[in-house]
Formats: sequence, C-alpha cells, structure tokens
Amino acid sequence: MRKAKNLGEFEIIVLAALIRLGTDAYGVSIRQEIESRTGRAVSVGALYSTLSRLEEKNYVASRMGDATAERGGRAKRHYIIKAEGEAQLEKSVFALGKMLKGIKAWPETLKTLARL
Amino acid sequence: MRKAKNLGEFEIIVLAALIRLGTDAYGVSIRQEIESRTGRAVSVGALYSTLSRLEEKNYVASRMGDATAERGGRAKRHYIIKAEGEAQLEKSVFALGKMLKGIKAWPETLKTLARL
DNA sequence: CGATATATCTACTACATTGTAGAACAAATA
DNA sequence: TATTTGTTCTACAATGTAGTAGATATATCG
Repeated sequence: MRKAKNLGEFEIIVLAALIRLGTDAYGVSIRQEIESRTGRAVSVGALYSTLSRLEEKNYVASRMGDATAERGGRAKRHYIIKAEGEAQLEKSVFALGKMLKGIKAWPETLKTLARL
Repeated sequence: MRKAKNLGEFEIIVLAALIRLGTDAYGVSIRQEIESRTGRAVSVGALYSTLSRLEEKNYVASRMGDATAERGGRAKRHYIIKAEGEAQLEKSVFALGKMLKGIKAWPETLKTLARL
C-alpha cells in the first residue's frame, strides 16, 4: 500500500461529511450535506472522483444498495469511512489545529461567522 | 487577478504560520515553525513554491531584507499575510469548522478548529 | 591578503496528487 | 418515450512535493 500522505482540503471535508451522515451517505446526500453546511457549491464530478480516490487509498469503503421504489430511484452507492480514513483525518485535522490554535488575530468577521 | 478559490491544505498551514510569526516570517523560519508545530517535514521547494503562488494570488506580500552579519547571512525574503489572505483563510477555516464541528469527541487540540 | 571552503537562503525545474466541471451513461417510474 | 435520480467517465487546472542549482555572506588557511 502507498505511504500515507496528507489529506487535501476537500478530502477532509468529504470524510467529515461521511462521519456526519453515517449510514445515509451516498453521492447526492453527501453533496447536499457539504453544500448546505459550508455554503459552497460542489460539482458531482468533484465529489465522485474524490470519493473514488479515497476508496483507492483505503480510507473509504462503498457498496451498491438496492433501488428504491420512487421515481428515478436508481440504486445508490453507499459510502462509509474506514478506520484508516478516520485515523488519517485525525492526523490532518490535528496538524491544522496545531497551526491555528491560539491565533489571537482572528479578524472580527470570523468570530461573527462562528456565532451563526 | 484570478478568481478567489479555496485554499489548499498546505496553503492554510502556511498562512497560519505567517500570522504566528508576524514580522519574523521568512523561508527558513516559516519552515521551522511548521515542522516543529505539526511534526511534519516540509521540503524547501514545497514551501517556496507555495509562498510564491500565494503571492501571485495577492494573499501574501514579500520584500527583500538586508543581509545579516552572521556567517552565510544571505538576505532574507520577508513575507507577510495581506488582508485578502486573511479573509480567504477565514473562509476556508470556517468551512472546515462547519464540517468538523461536533462530529465526535475530538482531542483537545482539535477542538480549536471545531469551535470556529 | 585572497582563494576557496562552508553556511544560510532563495529560485528554478519537473512531476505527482488533488480539485473541479460537465457530459455521458444507467436505471427506475410516470 | 419522457423524466427523475444517480453514478461513471473524460479532461484539464491547481496544489503539493522533492531535488537541484544559484546567490551571497562569513570563515579559514596558505
């Protein structure tokens, strides 16, 4: 297996979304979770290729589900974060936390945003 | 100027280092700050090219200083984060914070991020 | 004194990995 | 067949990273 490397920014976001969604995580719900929570647009392509790469790295597992009985209810591919993925996520977030911790100079804007 | 995009993971770390170091920020000190704080190795090339790109995006400014009177004291290039850089950093950190907030019992260090 | 060794730093080059968009494709119900 | 929900594929841009070369200062030894 490849040597563990640092996660990219979007990879961190996607892994976090997987944790949040638990068993409800699949392409569309993940995308919606990220968009509604961060307010930033996520293209389908960006999401699926990132998920695919995370799976290659053994950070995520996926399986095809059954089709649902609703119009257009095509079978979903369900994603779940693996232990390796959680460990890696923790490392990346830890590094970020170490760098950001205690910065007094956060502008007022951020504090305002943080209250929302 | 290019359209504002999301910061990469390493870009976030570098900008945070600039804030931490204030006027003491130059290639070597930035590198050391990141390495000692995160425990992760940073190659010189990685750092300078990232700084250079951040400068192109108008997130960072730099100026050449004078040579110091120590052996090998070549002139340093001093870096400082600009208002645009702080604003962009806020956005990225905010998005990450929104995704990470409350997802689990993060170790204490990580809560910094989740609190934002 | 001055050639050259050595230390501190920055700049350049090349390539790997991630990020992103959009069209194409698939499968279900109306 | 039309429409809706989803996923896969293709192509390219932006970031991440290592390694090497170059620049410029002080040290040192004949």
